[in-house]
Amino acid sequence: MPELPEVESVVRALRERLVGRTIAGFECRWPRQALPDPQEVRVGVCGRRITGLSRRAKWLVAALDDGSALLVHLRMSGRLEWAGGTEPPHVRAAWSFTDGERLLFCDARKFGRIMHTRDLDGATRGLGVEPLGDGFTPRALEALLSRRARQLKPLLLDQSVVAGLGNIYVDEALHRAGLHPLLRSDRVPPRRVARLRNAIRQVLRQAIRLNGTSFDWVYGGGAMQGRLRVYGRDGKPCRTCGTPIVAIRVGQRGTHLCPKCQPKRPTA
DNA sequence: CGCCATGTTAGAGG
DNA sequence: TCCTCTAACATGGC
Repeated sequence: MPELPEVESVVRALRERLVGRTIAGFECRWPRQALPDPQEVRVGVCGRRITGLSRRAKWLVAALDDGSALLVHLRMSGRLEWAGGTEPPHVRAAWSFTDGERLLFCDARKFGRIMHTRDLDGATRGLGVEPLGDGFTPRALEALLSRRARQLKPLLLDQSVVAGLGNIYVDEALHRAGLHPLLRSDRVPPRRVARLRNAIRQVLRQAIRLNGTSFDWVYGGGAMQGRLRVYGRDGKPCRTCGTPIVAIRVGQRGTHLCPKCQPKRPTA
């Protein structure tokens, strides 16, 4: 379920203990989750030392000492945790290290993916701009929005356009920008584009600072759930104007908005 | 039982 | 070609 802030929080939490270790083994209990397949991943990672841990969009990226990379996508319910004591539920894969440590990949729904590649650039080529990166300027977002005529929310969820946003933070960013999720992307007033860009970065930064959003068994330790303004708050008063938050369906995703702060026809 | 779920993709139809 | 919607993946909580 993690989006960019949750993945970033996982990266930061794992980095110190993971980087520098050498992988001794890889076990995969649900073969479809390993790309291209479990054996290729095993051959690719065994014997390799992890030289760095970073994030690209919602992918965790472990750099290996031969220039290849191990990528993990948590999708809806994936988790990474160190082994110790009794084994947690839903362990789908595990890496063992030369010092005896074990890192577990747990994933109730089995949507997560583990990939080994010698071509990181190629593997991530289809991803759009990093919303916290230097390339995410108001002009860049303006170009992305005006080139298309799509509903604003599905466009922002499209990982090939902006990489890392998910259902929570799109709703939150749109509320902070005062934009309706169904508004056509090429009809966003120019001044609102800059506000949207700033809203996206601000909400992502705040969420990272609070270690992400926790609201069920999947992801713990975050504190952003207490700061959400619309997501999961339907029926509750808008924290800006008091109007009840409304839930609608947009592109098959639950969508939350304030009808007053986010009018269908923005003023300017 | 039915509906919902922090994600992504393939395919159909307009 | 672009856009939208459905189904699918697979499981658990309410």
